[in-house]
Amino acid sequence: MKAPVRSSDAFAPVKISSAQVADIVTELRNDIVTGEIAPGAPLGQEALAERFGVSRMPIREAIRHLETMGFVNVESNKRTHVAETSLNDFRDIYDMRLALECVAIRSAMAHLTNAQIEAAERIQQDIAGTDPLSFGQLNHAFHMTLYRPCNRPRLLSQVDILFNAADRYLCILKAPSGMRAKSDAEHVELIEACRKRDSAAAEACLRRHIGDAAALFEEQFAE
Amino acid sequence: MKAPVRSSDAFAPVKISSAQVADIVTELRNDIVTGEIAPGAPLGQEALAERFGVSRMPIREAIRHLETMGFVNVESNKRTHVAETSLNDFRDIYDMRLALECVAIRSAMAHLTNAQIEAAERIQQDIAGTDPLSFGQLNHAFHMTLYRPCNRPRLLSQVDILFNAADRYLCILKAPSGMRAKSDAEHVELIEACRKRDSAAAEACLRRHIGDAAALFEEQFAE
DNA sequence: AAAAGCAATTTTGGATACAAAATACTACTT
DNA sequence: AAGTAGTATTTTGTATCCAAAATTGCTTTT
Repeated sequence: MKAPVRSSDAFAPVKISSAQVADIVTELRNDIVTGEIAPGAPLGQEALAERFGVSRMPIREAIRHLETMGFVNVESNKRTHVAETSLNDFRDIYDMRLALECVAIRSAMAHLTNAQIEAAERIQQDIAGTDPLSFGQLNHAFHMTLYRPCNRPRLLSQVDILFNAADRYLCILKAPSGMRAKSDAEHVELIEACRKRDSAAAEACLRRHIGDAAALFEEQFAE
Repeated sequence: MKAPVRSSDAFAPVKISSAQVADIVTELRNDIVTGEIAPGAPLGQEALAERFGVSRMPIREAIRHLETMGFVNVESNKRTHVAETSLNDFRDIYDMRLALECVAIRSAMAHLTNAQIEAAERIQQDIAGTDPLSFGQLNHAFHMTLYRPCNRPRLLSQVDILFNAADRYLCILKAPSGMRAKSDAEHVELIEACRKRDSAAAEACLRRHIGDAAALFEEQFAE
């Protein structure tokens, strides 16, 4: 399948109380990431309840989850609003990604099996030929495949949240030309470092990979 | 006041829907941190509702917040349990603290005012003479005072969560003798670096401060 | 006509009630 | 006596209902 349809819990960095809530979270997340629900837009519980054909209760639960992912702002007794996008938020996300993913790859390295590296490689082969829309999803999957063996639940959960958060900006900003080629090359380089179990090389590669991507995207904010 | 009583929202790294829920979160958090509610213990909604004299609804809300803080594990349709403590979890927390707090101090440095540095200094003076119980709280406040100006909501929220998580282990493990003196000295050193607006020195100091503390505490796990 | 105060409406937080899932218990089989 | 299947109980998830807070709109005043 060329454009992978994510399972309902694919976007749930934290455990979700029910499958129904998980579906609502996924759908709202997608609407926010694509911009279908604009930044700053109010999210009325009643309206959402009608849209999904449920009571307000699962909606409230879903909104809570969206809050921990940073997609909405909740204030006591007030309407919740979709979080605004900003250069500052973008930097927040990428500063954290840089710091945490370097820890993740280093911690994972010792436990990384050949099978896992090959799995990442297969995802990268899919990335190479795919459209920009699927890129975000596959890129996310590629990185998580390499980080998952680190066996650090908190770290993985947070990195997952940050990837989700970054998706908003991948939708808003168009990738500069040549960026995809650079990214692909760095993924190959990263896999190579993993194959040699070279933590330092992998971390250095990742640092450039994320840091350069952030710098390139930041230029788009000028537009 | 020597043993500071924290306001209800002091332990809320994320916005909380109501003051009532905030109180419940705070009280449960304290019970979990001190071990009064043991790791692995089940948290029945009905029982908690009766304990706090409210319905199950605010309890569910509180549990959701405790989950994002990593204090409980929630599974669909199953009872929630207090998260277990482990060496692995401890490393998870401290690896993240090390990575994120270094980013925080560097980002904050440019915006740090003299007044804020002095505020941190005053907290440090309180730390110097206080009992081990208050140490965790004041240490938390000291660090956050220096990080807050970084203007990175996600980063600050996560660091706050990690301090809360670390508190569990400060309660479980007894600090090795001489550790407090070392910590105090490093705090003074950190303030000095901030006064000179020396990012590199501050980050280096912080790296040692957190890394050494983690190493010393890890030894306690052997016991 | 603009601003401020007040009332009506909307919207959220919490309580109660019900349905579905999980757990515990019992009785039965081997 | 140990294990298993089936039932009863407990516990969670969702819906509905009520109260409190916030937002909106209008009226009144200057």
